[in-house]
Amino acid sequence: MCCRNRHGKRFFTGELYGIDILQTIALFSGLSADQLETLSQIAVRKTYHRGEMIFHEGDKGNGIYIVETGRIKVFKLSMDGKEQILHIYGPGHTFGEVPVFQGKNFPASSMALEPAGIIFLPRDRFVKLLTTSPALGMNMLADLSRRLRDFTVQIEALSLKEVPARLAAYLLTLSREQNNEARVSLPISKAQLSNLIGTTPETISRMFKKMGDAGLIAVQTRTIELQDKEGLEELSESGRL
Amino acid sequence: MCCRNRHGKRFFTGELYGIDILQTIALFSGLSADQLETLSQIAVRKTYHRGEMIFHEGDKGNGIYIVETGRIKVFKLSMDGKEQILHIYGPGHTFGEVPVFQGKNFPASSMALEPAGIIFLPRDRFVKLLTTSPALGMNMLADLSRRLRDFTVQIEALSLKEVPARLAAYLLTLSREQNNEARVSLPISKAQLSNLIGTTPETISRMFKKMGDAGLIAVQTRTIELQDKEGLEELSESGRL
DNA sequence: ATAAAACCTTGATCTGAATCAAGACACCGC
DNA sequence: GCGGTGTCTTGATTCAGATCAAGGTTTTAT
Repeated sequence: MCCRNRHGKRFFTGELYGIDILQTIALFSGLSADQLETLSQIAVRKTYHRGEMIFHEGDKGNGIYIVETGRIKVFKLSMDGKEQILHIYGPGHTFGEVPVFQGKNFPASSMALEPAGIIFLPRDRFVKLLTTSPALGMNMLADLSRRLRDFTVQIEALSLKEVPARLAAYLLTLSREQNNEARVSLPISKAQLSNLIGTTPETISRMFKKMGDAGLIAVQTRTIELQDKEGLEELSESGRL
Repeated sequence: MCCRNRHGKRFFTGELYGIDILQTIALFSGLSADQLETLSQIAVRKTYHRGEMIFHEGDKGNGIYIVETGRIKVFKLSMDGKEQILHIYGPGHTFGEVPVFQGKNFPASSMALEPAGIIFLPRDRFVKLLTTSPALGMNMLADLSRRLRDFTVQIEALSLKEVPARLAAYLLTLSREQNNEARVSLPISKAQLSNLIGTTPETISRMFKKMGDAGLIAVQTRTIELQDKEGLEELSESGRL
C-alpha cells in the first residue's frame, strides 16, 4: 500500500519513516541528529480507521506509539460494557509505554476515534537508544510524570467532585487548549465526553441545559460559548449548580 | 539530635545516611557499589510522627522520598474537606517524584500514618546520578510505569465498580500481600480504608456486615477472615451483593 | 445527495450510597 | 480496673445521577 503523507513525502504503510515528523515531537527534543536518524530507522507507521482498535487491555506491549494525525482514546471497559476513558491523545502525543518499561501487558485498551496515523517504535531498539541517551530518558520520565499528575486530577474529580464541577473543569481545560477563546469546539462527541468524565450522555445533556439556563454557557451543537468563565471556575471548584 | 537506627549504626537526623538501607530498595537494584556510595552521600534522613505532614499539595518538590519505616499516605483533599487516598506506602517504596521530573509542584499531599522514618534524596544530585546511570533510569521508568498501572486500576474501580466490588478487591489484594493467608489484618483504620476506596465509614461498616451475612468474610475488629475467596473474586469482578 | 447509522434530548422512574443523628465499642494512659 | 477519647456501628432519610424508554437530530459513508 503506497500513499503520500501531508508533507507530500512518499511512504509505505508499515515501513520505515522519515525524521521530519519525529523531530517535532516533545519526547524527542534535545536529541542529536544522529539519534533522530536512529529513531527514524526503527519507526514504523500504521494507519487506523475510525473505531479500529490499536491495542487491547491484556495484550503484550511491544513498543511505544506516537499519534501523527487524528485522535485516539485509551480506555477501560467494565464487565457489563461500561466505558471509562483514561486519555484522549492527538498529534505529538505518545502512549502505550507502560508495558515497555514494566513488562507485563497493557493495563487498558486503545481505539482510533477518527482516521489516524500512528508511528510505532519497537520496544527493544527504543530501550537500547534510551540507555544511551540521558536526554531521551529524562524526557520520558517527564512524560510519565505528567501523566501521573493527570491521573491524580482525574481521580480527584471522580471521587471528590460532582458531575457539574467535572464538566465545568473540562470546558475550562478545553478553552485553555484553544487559546483561551470563549468559544470552544468539542473535539469529541458528547457520548465520548460522558465516558471521559465518568457519567452518561443523558446526564451530560441535562447538565449542559442547566448550565445554559444559569447563563454560564451557550451550546450550539458542537460549539460551546463560555459566557461566564468566573462562574465556571467557581463551579469547577466543587460548587453546586 | 543523635540516635541509633535498628541496625545499631549511629546516625544524625537530617544528616548523611548509610548505604545498607539503600541497597535493599528495588529502585536501586543493579547499581554499582560506587553509585550506591554516591547515593548514600546525598541521602538525608527525616523522622515524622503519626499524623505529621510530609508535604502539601502545591508545595515545590525538591527531591524524592523513600519510606524506611512506618506507613505514609498520599492523598487529595476536596474543598469541603473530603479526602481521597491515592497511595499508601510502606518500607522500600518511593514517592514524591512527580515534581522532580516534571518541574511544577506536588499534585497531592503526604502524611505519616504512624511514626515513620523517611530517606530524602535532593533533586539536583539525584538527577545528576540518573543521567549517568541507565540502570537507575530504567528502574525509575519501571517504577513510574507501575504507578500509572495502579492508577488505571483505581480509576476503573472508582468509575466502573460499586463499593462492594471495590471492598472485595481490596481484601483480596491484602491477602495477596500477606502470603495469601485467609486471615488478613487491616493495616489501616476503617476510616482510612473508606477514604482509600472512595466511600464513607458508614458504608464500609454496612458492607462488611452484608459480606459477613453472605458468608464471604468474618470480621473481628481489625482482623478479617476471608471465608469464601471464590465468592469475593466474583464480587470484585463487579458482581452484586 | 441520500439513506443508514450514530448521536442527542427529554421525561419518568429507580437506586446506591451520602448524610444526619445517636449509641456502642475499644483502646489509651493513669 | 476506670474514665475518657477516638473509632465504629446502626437506623432513618435524602439525593445525585443511573436507567429505561422513545422521539428527534446530526453525521457519515457511499
